Amino acid sequence: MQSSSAGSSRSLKEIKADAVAASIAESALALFDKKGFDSVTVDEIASASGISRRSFFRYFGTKEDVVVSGHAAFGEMIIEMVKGRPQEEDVWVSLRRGYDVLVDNVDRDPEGAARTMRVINSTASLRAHTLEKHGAWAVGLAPEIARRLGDLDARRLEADALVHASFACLDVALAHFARNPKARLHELLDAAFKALR
Amino acid sequence: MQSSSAGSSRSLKEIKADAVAASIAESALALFDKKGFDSVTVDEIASASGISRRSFFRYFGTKEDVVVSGHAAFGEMIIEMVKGRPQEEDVWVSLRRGYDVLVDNVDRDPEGAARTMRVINSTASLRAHTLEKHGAWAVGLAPEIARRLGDLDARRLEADALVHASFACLDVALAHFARNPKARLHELLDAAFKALR
DNA sequence: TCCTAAATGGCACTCAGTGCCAATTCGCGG
DNA sequence: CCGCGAATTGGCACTGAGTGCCATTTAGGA
Repeated sequence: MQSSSAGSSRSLKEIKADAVAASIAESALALFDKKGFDSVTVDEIASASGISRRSFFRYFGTKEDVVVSGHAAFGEMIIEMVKGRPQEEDVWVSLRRGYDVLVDNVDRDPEGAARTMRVINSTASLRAHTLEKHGAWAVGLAPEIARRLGDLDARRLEADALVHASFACLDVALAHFARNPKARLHELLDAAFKALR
Repeated sequence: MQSSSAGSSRSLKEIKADAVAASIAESALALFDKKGFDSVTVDEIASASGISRRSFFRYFGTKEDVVVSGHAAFGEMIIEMVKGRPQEEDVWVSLRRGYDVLVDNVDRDPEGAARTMRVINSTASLRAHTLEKHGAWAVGLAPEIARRLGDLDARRLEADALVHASFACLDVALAHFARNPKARLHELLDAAFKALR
């Protein structure tokens, strides 16, 4: 999927490599969705993608990465979005706005997003991995929130609680969305955020 | 560790098995704390415990279970505690009181709890596993909270958000406790809960 | 003491993940 | 169009977690 950070020159090699990775991910996701993540072996994915097992692990460090690595860039994007919000804005609102980058992405391809969520939510290790990734994003986000709260050490815990709770809202909203893809994610998120205020 | 559910007769066998498991866990935790979870093999744990590799997997289904399975019972205990709170009590307060069973357990052996938290917090897969377990507990807890909120379907998301956010507070408080074991966990938890109200 | 059932250990297997090296492919200058 | 060098790929062998199967040992009760 997309992963541009320096928006200028992508060598032909990189473009091709990304295309191959996307193609592998597509085959793999389809298999996962049909048979379940755990009962698909890397060998299966490799032969379904027309590559060797060894090459699979060059494109994706782990089997889980096929499902998860596409979202890696969102952490930074959410943090940047929150940093760009007005300083005097209520931090809870700023956090909510940060997740708009995710909402927009889901809205761009609801069926694909729903399939990915289906795979993640039906596999304990993937749920765990996703939660832990959100925790890592939260660590990156907390200093910004702490700064707005006054940056006293006493506010550190408060900032952590707010940030992690906001990710809890995101996870809840995404879980509801996965069970009912015709719901609008942004409305679910708004409702979850409202519940804590 | 303790795992009594039917509070009556524990056969001698079971008592002995629990003791063996506790002894294995002690050796393993010491190794994990010294060398890091990932660089300790099951073979090492087995020989350090004077058992075979195969027997290790009879006591613990996975290497992670050595660290994590001791807390399995707390999920049910937290749910029972919350169910036992007065019906008219504010749900946020009821949730906070539920975690007292964890706080009490930590207070009973602060050094041991800190060591376990150290091991968990320094290993991504264990952090992930713990988060996912809390998520599973949240699923068990949500119906009770939804019931108190009026049980309308519209309240389902709200209940989920509250429950998951309360676990986020718990995780934040535990993380702070792991970094600073001289802090009082119940105060950290109170502060985290207060931050969301 | 003996007999049975559970606990244990050993072995071989699957699968994820990794290091190493040989073969292949591909871009590029001549 | 040819060939050179670098990057990509694939094969192979290895480690480590986890599991099924079976033989052996242990331990408890008649």
